[in-house]
Amino acid sequence: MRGRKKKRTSEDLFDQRTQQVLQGIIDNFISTSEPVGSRTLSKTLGLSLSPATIRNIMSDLSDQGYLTQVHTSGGRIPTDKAYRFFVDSLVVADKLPEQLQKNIEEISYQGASAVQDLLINTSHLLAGLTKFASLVTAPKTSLSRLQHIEFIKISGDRILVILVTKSGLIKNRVVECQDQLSQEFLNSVSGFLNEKFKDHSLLEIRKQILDSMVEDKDRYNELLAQAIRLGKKAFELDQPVELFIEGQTNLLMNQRLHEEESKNSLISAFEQKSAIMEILDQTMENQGTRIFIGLENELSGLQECSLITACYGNKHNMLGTIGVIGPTSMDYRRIIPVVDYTAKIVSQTITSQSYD
Amino acid sequence: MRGRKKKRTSEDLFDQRTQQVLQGIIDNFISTSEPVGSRTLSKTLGLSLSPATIRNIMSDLSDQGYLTQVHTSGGRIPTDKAYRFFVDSLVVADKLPEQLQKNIEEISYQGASAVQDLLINTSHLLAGLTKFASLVTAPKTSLSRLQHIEFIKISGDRILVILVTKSGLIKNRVVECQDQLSQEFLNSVSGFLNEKFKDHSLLEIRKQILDSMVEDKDRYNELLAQAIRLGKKAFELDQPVELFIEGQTNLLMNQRLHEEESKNSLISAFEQKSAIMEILDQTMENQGTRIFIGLENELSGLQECSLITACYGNKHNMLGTIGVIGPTSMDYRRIIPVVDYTAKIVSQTITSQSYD
DNA sequence: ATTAGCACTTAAGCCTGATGAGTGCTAATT
DNA sequence: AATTAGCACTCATCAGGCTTAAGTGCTAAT
Repeated sequence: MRGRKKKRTSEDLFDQRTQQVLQGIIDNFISTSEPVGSRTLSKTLGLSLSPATIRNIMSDLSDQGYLTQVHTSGGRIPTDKAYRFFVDSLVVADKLPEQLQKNIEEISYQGASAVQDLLINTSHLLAGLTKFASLVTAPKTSLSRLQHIEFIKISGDRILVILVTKSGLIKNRVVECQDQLSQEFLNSVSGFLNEKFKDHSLLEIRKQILDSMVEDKDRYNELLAQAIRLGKKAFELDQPVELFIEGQTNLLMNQRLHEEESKNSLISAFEQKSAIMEILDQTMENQGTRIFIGLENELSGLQECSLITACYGNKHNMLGTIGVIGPTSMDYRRIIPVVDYTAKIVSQTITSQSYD
Repeated sequence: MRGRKKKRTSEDLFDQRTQQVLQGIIDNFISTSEPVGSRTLSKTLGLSLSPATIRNIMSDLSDQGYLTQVHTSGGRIPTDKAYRFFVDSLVVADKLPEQLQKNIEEISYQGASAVQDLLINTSHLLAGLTKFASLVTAPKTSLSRLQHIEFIKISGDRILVILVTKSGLIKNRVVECQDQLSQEFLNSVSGFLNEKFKDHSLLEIRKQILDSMVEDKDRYNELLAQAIRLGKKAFELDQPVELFIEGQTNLLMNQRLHEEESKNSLISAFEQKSAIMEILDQTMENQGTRIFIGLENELSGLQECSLITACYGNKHNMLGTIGVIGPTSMDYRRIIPVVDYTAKIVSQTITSQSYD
């Protein structure tokens, strides 16, 4: 009973011709963003097949969920499933044109003396090259390890805290302090903290400082007490969201997203920065480029878009993620390598700038 | 010959009733963004005037360039000139609702320990409150005066330069340096620079350093030589554009800007950051709120919008500008006080954070 | 000076029919 | 058994025609 008939419907590995037709439809739709019909396809496709034959194939593809019709007549468009198939069958990404490679490599020059600048450049670049929206997350401050801390007295009661992490992040924070502390004293405090905590993660340091508040509360020692007090302020959690988004306007102006409603939900998706962060953080679990097509996106506003991400890091571990959000009918063959190569360059640059 | 007839056409100070009609049309259009006709106005307006009379008045107003018609029938809409009149006749701005005042005051809390954070908060706030696009310029680094400079050695050949200005700006820059310099030596260099240049503007300092390169090139002195070398790198011009823009998407989604073309030119206007900077810089010449309506804007993409600006600063001088870009038919009565009060709060906060 | 009345204008909504691109099915062809 | 031609059918899009509603300008009456 099952054997014969199911063979066709249940397995997704269809014959080569069917595959070529699907390929053709996707290609066509990606470049024109018009529904494609059997006639057109018969002409466009290299295979000499009559429209009728193609109709049959298309019908099969519809049954299997690779195509839908916007209206009864009027051609078919690929579904998310089709894009997924298409993307999965792109075994090896296209080689990037040299000019593009050069463009990307420039992000590490333009005054990117600090990691933050590099990331801003990157988000700029991605938005510009793809004409979509770009996402870039900064390395998690609290997971970074301490390279250096310094206190600078800048006025009577204000102290500038500078925190440099191994990953190359530089953080400033101004804290107020009632006690009049001399710069010399601050130097010994920072000396103490540097010695004690160098190479520890900020998270860990914060924990230890909170602990030692209890532990050491008896045997008072001025230096220690102030070190703990200042350290507590210095290592306070900072804003959890460090996400650069650029090119939202690109996306809104994109021809392929015309429905007012989907634009609005896209905007509100962008406003949920912490939700986006979470998604991007998850991509760091396994290295390499990841692609989320349409409904595969958890965030509802993005379900008419595709998200392409890649993470960057140094030899030891992944630090952050870069990504692009565009219409599901984007030109994956072009976009994927761009994201890929950009992540590679960011990794290289960051490695050369970090202090491990 | 001239006397009689011209009296009406040449002078713009029309009688009270005419003014009330114009007022009514503007109010109506601001709240509905539909062209307003004589019938509607006759009902809306308190004055018991028949539509016919109002038609006559409207006709006069059209002749004088205060109203136009989108099409022959279908009501009239105010011109830029009408808005200008309207805005000018707003002698005193509305009082801000208390809730709004509180919202605005919050910008100085949310972790705005540094001036940059304050400005980012501000641009966020303005975009959120107005639902338009917000502009905020940072104080010009090169005009700020030096409060403190510090060098921190963070690895063999990398030195972190920290620059704090009197206006409260904090700038980081990483410079590379071939010579192996000890932290102690760096401390004496920064001590030297601090002493010599405190309270000088960065522009001036840069100039002096470049000069002294010549002047002092004979009598070599290690400290001096390195101070000049490092100082040169530290005080290099940084990116001239320090402009925060937010809420572009608000503006693009705004119902009142529907023409695809005007959206596109708006986007390209936003991309000319340096042109925007220039306009904003000009507003600093004379203090107070300034309003540019429609074609009064020099930047072509903004000619269907109005720009409202106000500058902030401390007691000595103006430091930067904040502003809002919205449709010409925005609710000026609401927006102007928001911009105004925000500038006031920014000024206060910055004054309390700066070191004069 | 104000207003009523009237002819005129025009965008928008609605119906209509024609067009064209596309489909599914069946029967003929290879 | 696979492919194709033929055909009836579907449906979005467009243009034309018609109506409606809101508005205008002008003139004559108040």
